[in-house]
Amino acid sequence: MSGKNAIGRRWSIGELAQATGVTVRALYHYDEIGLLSASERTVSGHRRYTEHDLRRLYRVRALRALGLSLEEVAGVLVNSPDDLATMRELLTAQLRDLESQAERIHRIKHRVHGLLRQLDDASMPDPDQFMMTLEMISVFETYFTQEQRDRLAERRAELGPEAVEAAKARWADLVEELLHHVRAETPVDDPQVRDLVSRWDALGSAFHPGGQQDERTTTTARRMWQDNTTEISRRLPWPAGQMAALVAYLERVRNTASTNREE
Amino acid sequence: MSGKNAIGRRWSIGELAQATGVTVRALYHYDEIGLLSASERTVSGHRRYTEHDLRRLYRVRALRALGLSLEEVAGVLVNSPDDLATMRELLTAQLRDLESQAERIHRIKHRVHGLLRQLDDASMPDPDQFMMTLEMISVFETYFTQEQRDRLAERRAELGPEAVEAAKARWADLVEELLHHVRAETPVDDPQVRDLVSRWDALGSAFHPGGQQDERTTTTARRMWQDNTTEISRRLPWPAGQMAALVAYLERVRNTASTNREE
DNA sequence: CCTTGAACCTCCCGCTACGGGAGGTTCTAG
DNA sequence: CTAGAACCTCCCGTAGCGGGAGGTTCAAGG
Repeated sequence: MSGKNAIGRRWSIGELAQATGVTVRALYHYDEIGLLSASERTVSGHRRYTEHDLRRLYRVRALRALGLSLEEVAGVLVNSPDDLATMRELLTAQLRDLESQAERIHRIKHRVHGLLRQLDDASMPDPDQFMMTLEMISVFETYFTQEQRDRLAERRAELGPEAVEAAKARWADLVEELLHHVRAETPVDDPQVRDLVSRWDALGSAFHPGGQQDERTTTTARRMWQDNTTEISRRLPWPAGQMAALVAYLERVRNTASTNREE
Repeated sequence: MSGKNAIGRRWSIGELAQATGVTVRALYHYDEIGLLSASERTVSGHRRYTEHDLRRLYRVRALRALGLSLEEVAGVLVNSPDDLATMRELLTAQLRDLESQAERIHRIKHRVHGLLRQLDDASMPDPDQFMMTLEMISVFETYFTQEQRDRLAERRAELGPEAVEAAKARWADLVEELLHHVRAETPVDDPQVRDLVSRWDALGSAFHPGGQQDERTTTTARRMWQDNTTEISRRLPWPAGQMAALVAYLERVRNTASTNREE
């Protein structure tokens, strides 16, 4: 009654593949990289796998299924007869890695979901509009780090959607008023203009989380504005040229103000 | 005041890389595969990217950040001037893909967590013991499909841990009793033996979800037992030879029983 | 004993999305 | 005019195999 489980049982590469559910090609590969070689060969060169090999293959498969690389698997299988500490370190690291992957996937899912909602919401909006949304996402990601974006999103969530809409409306008013001054070439040290600009900045700051990083985030936002005025203007109801002039005007006002303060 | 945002602005490959946060090498690559080529070249052959190219690159980056392949990105950027339907299909498919990835990650996390608990629990258990756990995971995955494993896990959760322990204890008793009969060479049609075997099978069935697949799962489990008696025995307190004999004995009892019924 | 089809052998090219280097040309600031 | 930075093209490498070419060996049947 010692059929399939006899101690001296040998497997050909095809039989081993069948028994463990890996492909023959994968076994060749494991042999090539020295992860798992047949302990014996027939005189003609055919691989004969022993039960020891079978067990090793099972371990390889199990560790692979945890998302480890073949190199990592080889590493722990070399040391691990008595080295479970290495194993634990590896698994701990792997767990951390999996968690960051899960987080990433979660974020992407959230974003894809949002884009799909935009596509369905307006029932096929303007393709250009959608493309510009994509571009702005990219611009945003280029200028802000992951954590900055996280904090900004958090802040928006805190404020709530209606507060965000209200801010947009107030901001639109500010744009109109300031464009008026730009056209009128109001001097940059005009107190009324200064007041408008400080309200503009306050409005922006409301979306930045307070704290030390606030400064960096604000600076970054301003730089993004200056570098990409044409891009951003495309999504706004005012012509790019006017917005560019406005941004330059803002900058002049701010510089004058700080110069005055310093003196 | 038309500095960085002038319409006719051109970017060298290095400038474009800097502006968008991609590497120069990646831009060469995008050019090679025809995803994004500079619209112009200088007489000496240096790439000059236009604003159109810049915008395209932003789109590429945004879509890449959603986890799409360069080929998929190229696909939607070719059609999509007026084809948001394709875009929506792609994003929908991507969402599904992300969900299955998240599920997979979740499962692996769960398993790694379990293994780490085993490592910490017994504070460095027998390395061999741990390796055998790995092997059994692999054997299990080889024989059962994902959904079968899911259902088995679900069933175990339903029963609760103490019920599982109780079943193990009862099962150990059955093993002892049956081994006794094996040694005594009790005939396979002995009513007492039959009773033991039917209790054995009932115990196993309790862990299989009811329904049509029950049969398949049970058959698979039995096949796994027969193919891997030595492997499995390593984790049990009885010698492999005895377990092999027991399994063979079980099989004979079952065959006899069914033969009798058929006649 | 011979044949035939399946299984096996080794070598090699392919995939993704670039990284990095070699070896040469061109740009740009001083 | 010169030096160093930036740019050009070509090529090899990655991880984990898939798949094929072209040849040898095995196992079963006639």
